[in-house]
Amino acid sequence: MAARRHAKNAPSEAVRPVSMADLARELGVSMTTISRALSDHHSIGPATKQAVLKLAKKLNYQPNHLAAALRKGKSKLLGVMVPYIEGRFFASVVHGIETAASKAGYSVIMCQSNEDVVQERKNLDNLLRAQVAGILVSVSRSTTDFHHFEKVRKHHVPLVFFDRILEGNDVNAVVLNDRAGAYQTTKHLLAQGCRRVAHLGGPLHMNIYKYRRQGYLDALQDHGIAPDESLMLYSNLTVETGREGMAQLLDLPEPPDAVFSAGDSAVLGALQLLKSRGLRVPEDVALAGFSNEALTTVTEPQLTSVDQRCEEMGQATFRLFTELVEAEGAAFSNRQVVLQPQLFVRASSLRSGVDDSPEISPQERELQKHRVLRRN
Amino acid sequence: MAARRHAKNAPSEAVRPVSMADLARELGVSMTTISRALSDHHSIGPATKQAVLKLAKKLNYQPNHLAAALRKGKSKLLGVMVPYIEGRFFASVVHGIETAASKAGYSVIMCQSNEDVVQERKNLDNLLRAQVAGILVSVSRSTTDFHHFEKVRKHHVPLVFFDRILEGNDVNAVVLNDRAGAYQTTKHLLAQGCRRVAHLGGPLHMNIYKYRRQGYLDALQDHGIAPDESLMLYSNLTVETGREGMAQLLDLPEPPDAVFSAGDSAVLGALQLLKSRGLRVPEDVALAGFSNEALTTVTEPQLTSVDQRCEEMGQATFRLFTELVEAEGAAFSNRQVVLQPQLFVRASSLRSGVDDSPEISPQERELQKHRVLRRN
DNA sequence: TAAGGTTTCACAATCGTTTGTGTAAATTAT
DNA sequence: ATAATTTACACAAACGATTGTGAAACCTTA
Repeated sequence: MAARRHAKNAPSEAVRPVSMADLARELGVSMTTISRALSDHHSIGPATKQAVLKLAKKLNYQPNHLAAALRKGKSKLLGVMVPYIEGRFFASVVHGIETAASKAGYSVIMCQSNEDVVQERKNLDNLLRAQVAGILVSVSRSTTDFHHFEKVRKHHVPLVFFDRILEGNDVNAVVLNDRAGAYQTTKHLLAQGCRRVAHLGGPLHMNIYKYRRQGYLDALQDHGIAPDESLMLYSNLTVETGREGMAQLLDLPEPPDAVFSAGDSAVLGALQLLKSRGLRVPEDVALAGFSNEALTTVTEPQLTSVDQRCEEMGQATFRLFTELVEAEGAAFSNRQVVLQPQLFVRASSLRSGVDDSPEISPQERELQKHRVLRRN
Repeated sequence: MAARRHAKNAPSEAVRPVSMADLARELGVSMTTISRALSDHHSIGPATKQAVLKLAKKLNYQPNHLAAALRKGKSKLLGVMVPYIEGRFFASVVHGIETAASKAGYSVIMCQSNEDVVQERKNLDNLLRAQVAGILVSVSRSTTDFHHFEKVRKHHVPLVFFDRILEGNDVNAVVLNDRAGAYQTTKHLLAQGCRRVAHLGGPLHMNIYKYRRQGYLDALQDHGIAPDESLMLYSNLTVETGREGMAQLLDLPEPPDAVFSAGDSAVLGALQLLKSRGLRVPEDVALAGFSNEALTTVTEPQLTSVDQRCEEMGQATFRLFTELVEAEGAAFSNRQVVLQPQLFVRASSLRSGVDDSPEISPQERELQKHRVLRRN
């Protein structure tokens, strides 16, 4: 008769889950054999393996990841920190990361900084204490220095930034080519016949907004148009600030005939204000945003916007992490993966009725998608 | 001189993080003292405690959660599974959960079932293997039986369902009063003078859609209106099926003068189709949806919808989990927390210009919010 | 048949904590 | 002053897995 795990007279005793020791006892072999059989080690005979597997299934054995991680010094936990999970962009990126991670046997621990650098620090400590195998992070809006990330490096935990990164430091990162997206969008507005293109920008200490502004400026310059400071407004790009910004622009002696916003919420605000003043979009003012949020296809007219390739960013971020893990010793070489954005031209910027956005061949896109730049 | 952790001739050797053993050695005390000092145990003198704390800070000691969890048999990991993370509802609920969990010292492992019961099973196993302290889950659309959740119960891991639950089983759950939300909305449409109110419903094997339909039927009955099967269409409530459903309804001999959709995407589709046919909203057909997605405030006219109190649901779900943990032995008593939805009346259903939606006092809302039903 | 190789498995240490028990010394009570 | 209690700490055994080392048993080859 098989040995029982519990005395019959103590049925209500807290049951411990079945462990390798239980399997070993039942089968009359050592724990070594169990462990190696389960991990398909070559030194275990096929008959023994079968027996172990069968018993494991029968007793519904679940390996304890914690114990394994403790012993091996490597867990299958992956830390992911975003400013916030709500909103299409980060949710999609996290979706991409989680899907890829799950396939590779990792569990993701998700946390939010709520755009607060203090919370960011706390989360980082927590993740380290949880012995994560790596940390994937998009920094908060209030993060301006790198100091707390040094600790991660000190603990030799692979660290990958995505989208919002700290520049000027040697970091691994996956970013969007924000400059190219902005450049293409601005060029599109100009090609539609607009001559005074305004820009609603975000906080310039963040890489993404800096480069979106730069792309805007570059496009103007390529068309021989001098930048006009009065056409460039900076805010946190909410619907409200979009309205205010648009109002301010309309009050200019020479109001713009197009607006390129670094975010979709702001461009929605601009649209609302234009309508409330009885102006037509795109005839009077053409609009274009950034992020390709769901709302862009719901407004009237629908909004032109730049897609940030959220899912790809998630996948690429996880892939970069695995590369770091595999690289092992040389793990901390610093790489950047640059994803190419895609402009979606919609009615809010289509004056001529002709979509002038440049076609990109699928092959070229595939090439661009995972372009890797190496520093050092 | 202080003892060194590494031989000087092996500087490139992989550094292990500092452990309690290191602190003990450095201070010349036992690990017991270190452990108890760090957890503020009464049997450790204040002077010793200070010394330990100081050294810990100095050496940047990070406790190893895995080891502690292994020893204690209880981790500070919380498993959260949703059908998908994208979209306002689940993202907000997860936000609420994560925020509350983080405050209580838990880390959340997030995973997605992608509406697939097979993936759901896999995720469940993974979470168990990760030794989570509890599992919070909203079941996938394709889940129709309870079997794989039995395993969780067998492992004595607290299990809480939210929003989408399996009924007829003894489970802990946090749900929205979908019936009340639907009832209130339908009643509102009737109060606006509508007489033929159609319903776009979801899969009826899911509790949420079943109750939304029930609320719709109850409101009709209370107004002495006999339900008309030809006015009730069921689908997965996408924009596309919303359009198709609306088209089908308009082709009826007696088309409806209002539509209550169990989801916002479908009502958007309906709106698009009505516009394309030159019909006016709400004059010709009034519209109301469910979920209070962001898009509802962007369309023209804005869409009336039922808010699901996502954040509160997240908080309540976590709170129910902690209650189960504290209840310990009697942990598996089955509770249900029912949250009260809130109807947001917008232009798509306002015919009279008068918002007839019932006012709820803040006090009453507070009361309703955390009403707890006990079974058994 | 002896030397060498391969297959199959057990021993025991180890990862970093926690905690029941034991025991001095210091404090208080009788 | 002795007994009883409290304070402050150490010993050592867990938790559940992994893995280097060693050693039988079996097979191969000369």
